[in-house]
Amino acid sequence: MTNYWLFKSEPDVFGWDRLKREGKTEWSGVRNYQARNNMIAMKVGDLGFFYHSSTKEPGIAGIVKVVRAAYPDFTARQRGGEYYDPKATDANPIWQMVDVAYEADIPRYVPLAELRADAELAPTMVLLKRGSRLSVQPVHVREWKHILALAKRPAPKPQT
DNA sequence: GCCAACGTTGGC
DNA sequence: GCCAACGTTGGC
Repeated sequence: MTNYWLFKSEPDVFGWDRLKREGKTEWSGVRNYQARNNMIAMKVGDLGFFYHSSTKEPGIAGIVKVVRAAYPDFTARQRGGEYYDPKATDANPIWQMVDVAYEADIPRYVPLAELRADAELAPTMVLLKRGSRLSVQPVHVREWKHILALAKRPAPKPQT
């Protein structure tokens, strides 16, 4: 059974276009236990939304697939590196990562504001919860399908 | 650039 | 084990 996820990335650092070009990437550098636990729960073949955060118009840019299940995040062991964690050891790597690959484009970019305005998504979606900062989060299958349906419709007229 | 919300750290 | 202080995230 396929599970659904959402991966946040800053387009200035690593955007959808780059993933598409490179085909695949290691989702390393996650240093939050809840996000790590979500990655541990992933299975090969699971799908995820690729979300652009910390940008002018945050939103969902495309679809990725998990192509390698969780394994130790080696960047935690790279002394001097940005993601170095002195507590991580070979015996206890602490942090994990998965590999994700480009899976599909969506018909159009779905901005965060549109997700927020959606009465079906607003009450339940983790992304929309107050103060939510989780960089790797679960998406309910119902939310997944709803968002795909949204993406197939033309963008709504901006509210005035 | 601001700042609310959150997670983590460390003193006690 | 509490909780204040601190650092980070990320929308606006």
